[in-house]
Amino acid sequence: MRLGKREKILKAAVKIFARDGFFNAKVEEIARLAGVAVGTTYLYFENKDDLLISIFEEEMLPIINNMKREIERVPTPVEKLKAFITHHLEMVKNKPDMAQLLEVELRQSSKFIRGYTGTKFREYLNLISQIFEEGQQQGVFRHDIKPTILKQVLFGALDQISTNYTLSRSKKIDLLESADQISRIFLTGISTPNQPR
Amino acid sequence: MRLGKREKILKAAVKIFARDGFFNAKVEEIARLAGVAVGTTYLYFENKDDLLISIFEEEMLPIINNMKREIERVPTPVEKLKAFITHHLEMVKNKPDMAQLLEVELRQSSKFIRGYTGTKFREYLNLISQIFEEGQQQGVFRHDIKPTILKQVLFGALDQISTNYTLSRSKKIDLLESADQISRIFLTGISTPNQPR
Amino acid sequence: MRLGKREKILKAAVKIFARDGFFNAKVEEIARLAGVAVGTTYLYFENKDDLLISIFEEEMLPIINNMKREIERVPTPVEKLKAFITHHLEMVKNKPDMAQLLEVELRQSSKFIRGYTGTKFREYLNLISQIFEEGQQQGVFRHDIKPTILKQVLFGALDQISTNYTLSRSKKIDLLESADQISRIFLTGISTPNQPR
Amino acid sequence: MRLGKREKILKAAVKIFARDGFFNAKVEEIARLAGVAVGTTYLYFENKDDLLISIFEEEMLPIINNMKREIERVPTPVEKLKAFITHHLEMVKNKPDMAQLLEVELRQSSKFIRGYTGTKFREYLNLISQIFEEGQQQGVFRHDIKPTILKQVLFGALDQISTNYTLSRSKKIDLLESADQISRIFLTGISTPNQPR
DNA sequence: CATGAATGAGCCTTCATTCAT
DNA sequence: GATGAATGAAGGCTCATTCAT
Repeated sequence: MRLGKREKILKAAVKIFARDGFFNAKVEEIARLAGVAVGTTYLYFENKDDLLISIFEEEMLPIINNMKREIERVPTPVEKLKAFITHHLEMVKNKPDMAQLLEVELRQSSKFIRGYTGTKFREYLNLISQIFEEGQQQGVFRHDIKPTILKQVLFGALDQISTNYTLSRSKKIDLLESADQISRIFLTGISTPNQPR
Repeated sequence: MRLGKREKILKAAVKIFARDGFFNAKVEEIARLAGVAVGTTYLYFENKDDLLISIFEEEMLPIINNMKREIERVPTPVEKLKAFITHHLEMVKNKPDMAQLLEVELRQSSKFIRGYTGTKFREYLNLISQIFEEGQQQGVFRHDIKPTILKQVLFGALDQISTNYTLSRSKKIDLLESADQISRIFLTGISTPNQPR
Repeated sequence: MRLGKREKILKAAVKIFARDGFFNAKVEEIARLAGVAVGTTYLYFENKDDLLISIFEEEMLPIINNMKREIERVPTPVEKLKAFITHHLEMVKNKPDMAQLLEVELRQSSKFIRGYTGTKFREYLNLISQIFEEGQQQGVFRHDIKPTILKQVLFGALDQISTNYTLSRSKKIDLLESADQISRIFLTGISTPNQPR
Repeated sequence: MRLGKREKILKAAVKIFARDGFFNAKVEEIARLAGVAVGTTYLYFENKDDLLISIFEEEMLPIINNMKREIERVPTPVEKLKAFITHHLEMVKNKPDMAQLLEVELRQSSKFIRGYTGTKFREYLNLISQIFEEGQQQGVFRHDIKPTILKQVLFGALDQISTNYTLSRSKKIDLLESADQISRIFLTGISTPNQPR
């Protein structure tokens, strides 16, 4: 894995932020893990805040793109939603550091880091509402549920399952089973009656 | 409102932690808001961590008790679940400081504050699974959904809606409508087919 | 000498700033010399800049008052001006640290420390122009010299002599002789012709 | 203006040092303004200190030579002294950056930059004492004033006027008038009685 | 010669915690 | 119990200087 300095620092920051939390994380340690000097960090990022925000914005990109690809693999809104749920939790399993950052720190940051708006995160959330709206237009999803609420509700559900998984040291929780259960609840919950599932 | 010093400090801490976040919050400011000297804080609490944990443990008590009361007001599991959802979001509206603390800081703390286990929070979550199990036993809720997963999923949904509300400055989001939508999704999603709702 | 903490820090700062210069001076060392912890410095002063400005403003007060007293000791403008010159250089001799600060750092600060205007310093300078104006009114000093220029010129002369003295390690320069010479030059230079001196 | 790299760096340093002060000035910014890479600066100068000292030593040369030329234009010591005063202040007006450096930073440096002796500066000062001694020998200047003191006193006077001018943003101060006033004071002050002026 | 990315020592400042009163 | 002045460890960030290219 041949990475540029910037990329190495970003990866290191993900690890350290996830392990220690943003406020406990030391820039020096991020630099050490990245194999660069402290000062180098400041060549690529304005400050510690910028480092976190950059993670959110830049690491979200491949995540969003991957998710889009997964969704487009399957034709129907129902399958797309299942795919979203499954793929989200797979990602949590495969990239636990990044997942934890998104779960824990994104919330902090939205509120406490000056001027952070979380554009990419909203884009991710909107994938859900887009699928849902498509399903509503096709008549497979209920019209008495608002897409903006549904996206929050489904994401929140996934996120809580993720948090619980991430915080458990044993990692014995079966995320695939959780994905299946969430799919069942939501697809039943949001589908129009008499839809074959 | 005649409060003891300890209680005054606790209340002040809730406000400051919610406003500034745990790490940005200054003990001195909590003391000032509580109308006591900094040193006094350390007479009642071991340290800053202890202050946060005490909030979680002690402030959760009335919340849990209130919730229990609300749930017991209504007879059926379906109504109990609706009550849970509605009451939770009402609380968010009425105690936004406490709500925010639970949303944002509880996550941090679970991981970063040494030796915190979040007993009371688990107790709160279990209220959901208890209702759900009761419903399963009565045959109104599906048996292919695990209570331990359902409780996470529903709480996560509520929590995300709350977070979104708390972070929005305008507070124009209608939490009652959200409660209604969540109820619809979940009750349809978890009920056994052909149940009258 | 029983001093409050604030006063002790101020005195220590004068010494360290004079010895090392503002930029080379370390707050930690000032604190050490003052016999307090670093943090204590920040209880009494906003920051390093404030420390320097406070010196200028507060230490100038007794200096100005002493000077006023010296001036009022003697009746005529000629004698007052002599007194100013002599007393200024005596002060340089007795308080070399403070003198150096005023010579070297005041110039820096006027330009580089945000929002510093040097009120007290201007007040000091004005003592000269006041004496001079008094002499002009009495007809003993020439009217073709502007007081605002004279005050700069005389102060500059004294200051350069002081700087030279302060920078010389041996301190073999006779400041009293210098005072005498300066008096001669200036009193001849600014007096109206045919004045007995 | 076709300049070698070294010269370009030196000119840039004068500007930046004057604008920001020695300690606030960044080598990188000097290099940028000079249009070279940071590293290049270190090919021509040992370090930041050396840069400042080189300015003093090398930029003083043409200044001294110019001044000598101006002085030699006129025959008598009295006129020479007037010429010195006028030309010095003209220079301040025409080269404000260099003037400021000499005023403010030279003082700092004399004390805080290891091993700096200010040879060229002393040479400049000595121009004054030489004129004065010449006048003494010709009987036009008083013998009870020491040349070494007079040079300090006159330079100090000029320097304070300069500083005041340099620090004033408006630059509305009339330096020519100041030159005239200084000449009047000093020539009267140092001349032997009954000299025609 | 020239470059400029990389280095890392160093310093100001903050703030949780203590303790003499 | 209550106070709040004092403490000092700790960390983010800067910038003069180096060196591989």
